[in-house]
Amino acid sequence: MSRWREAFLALRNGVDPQVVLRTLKQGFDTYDPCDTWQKSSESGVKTSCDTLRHIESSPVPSVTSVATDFDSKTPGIPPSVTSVTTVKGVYLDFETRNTSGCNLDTAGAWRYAADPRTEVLTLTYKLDGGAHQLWLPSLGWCDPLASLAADASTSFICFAGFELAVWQRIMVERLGFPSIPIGRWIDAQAECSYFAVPRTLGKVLPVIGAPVAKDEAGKRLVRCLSKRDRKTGEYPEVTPEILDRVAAYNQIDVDGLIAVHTAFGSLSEQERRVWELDQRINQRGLGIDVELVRAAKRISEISTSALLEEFAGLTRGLSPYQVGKTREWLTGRGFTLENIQEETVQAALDELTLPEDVRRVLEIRLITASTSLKKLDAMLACVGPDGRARGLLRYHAATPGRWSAELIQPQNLPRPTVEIEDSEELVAAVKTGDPKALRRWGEPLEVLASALRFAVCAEEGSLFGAADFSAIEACVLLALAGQHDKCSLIAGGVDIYRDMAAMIYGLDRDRFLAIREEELTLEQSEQRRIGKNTVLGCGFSMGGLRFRNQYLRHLPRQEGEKLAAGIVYTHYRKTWAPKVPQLWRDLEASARRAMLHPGIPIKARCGIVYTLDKIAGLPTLVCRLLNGKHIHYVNARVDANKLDPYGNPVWTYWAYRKGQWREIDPYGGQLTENVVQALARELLVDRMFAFEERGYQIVLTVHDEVLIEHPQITKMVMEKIMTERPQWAEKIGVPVATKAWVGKRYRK
DNA sequence: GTACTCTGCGCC
DNA sequence: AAACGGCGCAGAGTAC
Repeated sequence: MSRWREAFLALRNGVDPQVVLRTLKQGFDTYDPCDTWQKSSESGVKTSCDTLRHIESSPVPSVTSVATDFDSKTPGIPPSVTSVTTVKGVYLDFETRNTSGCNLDTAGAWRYAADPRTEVLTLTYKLDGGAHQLWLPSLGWCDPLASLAADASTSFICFAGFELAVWQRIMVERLGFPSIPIGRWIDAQAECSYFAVPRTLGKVLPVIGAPVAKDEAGKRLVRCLSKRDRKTGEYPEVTPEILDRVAAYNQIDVDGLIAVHTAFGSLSEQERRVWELDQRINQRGLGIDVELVRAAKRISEISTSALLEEFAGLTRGLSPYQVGKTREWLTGRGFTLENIQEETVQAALDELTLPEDVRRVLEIRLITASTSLKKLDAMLACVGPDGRARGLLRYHAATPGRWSAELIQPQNLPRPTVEIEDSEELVAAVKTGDPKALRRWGEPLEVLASALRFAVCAEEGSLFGAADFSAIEACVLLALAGQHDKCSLIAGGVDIYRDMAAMIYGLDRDRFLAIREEELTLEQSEQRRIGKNTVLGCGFSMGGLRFRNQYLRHLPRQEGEKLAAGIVYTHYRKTWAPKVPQLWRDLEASARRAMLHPGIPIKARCGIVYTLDKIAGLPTLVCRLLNGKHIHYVNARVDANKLDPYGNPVWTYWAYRKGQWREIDPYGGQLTENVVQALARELLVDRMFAFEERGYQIVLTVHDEVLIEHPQITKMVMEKIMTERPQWAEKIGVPVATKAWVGKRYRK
């Protein structure tokens, strides 16, 4: 029996609620008093809730939908028992608050919903064609809600994964409502992601021209309820008036949700499967070694505070994070740096003769610049009572369909920069909590960052299996472009980076290829590095200037520019992969033709099809991939007044970039990159299904890498499953090579 | 106070 | 004939 169920029964049997709550909290305290929360609740004390009084009296925005039924005693529509083929939809949205400082933004929906001090304020739900229904926690377990949840033919439609978490952790585990399997949930936010429109309700509604707008005042009110009053230090009391206002806000959110789902409709069958997989992964969670994280945090704090103090002493009170002011200080000491990026600072340390204080300031900036160790706080904030962090992945967050990640953001854990022979030895050293224990590996903060991945840990009795595709984007690109000679090289196990380098530097190709990896001279390694950058970087129409800036900064400017121009324009485009520029033109011309002929599918030579369609009333260029998957370019319009330098009509679309909904000018290289990235994602998704079907549970995906957790996984099984490829990839000849490892802790 | 932009950094 | 990659996060600074 779960702790919640126990508490629920205790309450029903008349046990003092305070006692029950204390018991529950104790259960949590044993695993995690959550030091980070203490901080956030303290800052909550300082937060003003003065606005509360404003908001209470602020008018409720007009509601467009007419039907309103807030009388919970009115019987709802009885659940369908006659037909399972009639699928009903229930739209629903929770408003909640937390009174312990647990922050939804940092804890994530799953940790937040599991917190004993998270409470439901209101739940508004609405059946297709029916009236809004209000459920309040005071009603407890009740019909028709419970019957709807139990009814296999009823879908629950929500916005984002939040409702799934609250339903499971609170409605099911605390109140005894029936659990709703993933297959019966529909997430309108996933639809937004798939169709590449903004992912927040407030932002997407105006984009689709919905007659509903987000109730911003209501949103602020609900947020206020989770913050302590600045003066009294107490959480606000939820008065009947406030509850009414929250319910009104809640209802408007449901209307917004309906507008979004009605506009976009459901995901395709194919993507629906991917979303369900996404939810399984997110609910499963990723194991975190909390003991390791705690110890690492201690070391990090000791080491960092000493460095910050030293820095402040040298600079009259500055912090190394104050970029502008640190640069000013450096200028004052006679050293003007164009920026204080790692590379610039490192170069200054290497090349200039510096006074001791300037040198030390730059050194400290280098050590403290990485914010990777903030992930320790992120881990503690979102890890659940069972030591697993949930809700880390965001389905289809990038236009081509890749996942992104949040909270811990496990997709950008630093790669180790110090040499680690035995991970368990290092883990043990970190667990001492003493910076000195790390000295044998290097600078403590650098060692910690290098050990960060080890905090991701398989559960007792289980192992991680990981596998990734080697240079998958280059492989897909070359295959799609029909550059078969290079695909054959890859398939034959040739190091194409060296093949490329041999061409650039005019080396004896066969002899260069024959050298064993560990016998490459420094110069030869450098040549291979440039070859690698060329193969991976030039595929999407990068120009010579950018190539020089990105990869050849260490050379004198003129020499670098000359070499870059030769590499990009002559070696790569003309000789090594001449079919690739043809692919850019192919896709760009096809997309443009589709834009000029609405509704007519235009097939590029590579088999990709573009069609200008209407989605949610918005002109959308739909790109159909080789397996039927779509990429969407929303608000796609031809700009009648403009021609590009070659006399072609120009078109634009809109996308969410850098936190803003903005106009984008597409070009061939970018369209190619989207298609290639999307196809690489399809290859990975295909393998993810293969792992799951064979009973290997996926816990993380990182673009070209998959991590599974299983008691008996082996490297051989990982490689065997990972190497298979779908028919379409077989057909165009995508070479697939994979590397795998098995172990207790996550690593690179 | 909140929202946004900028710089910087990490991964692919 | 061909250019600007993506993602999230932290912290500082600015505007409202």
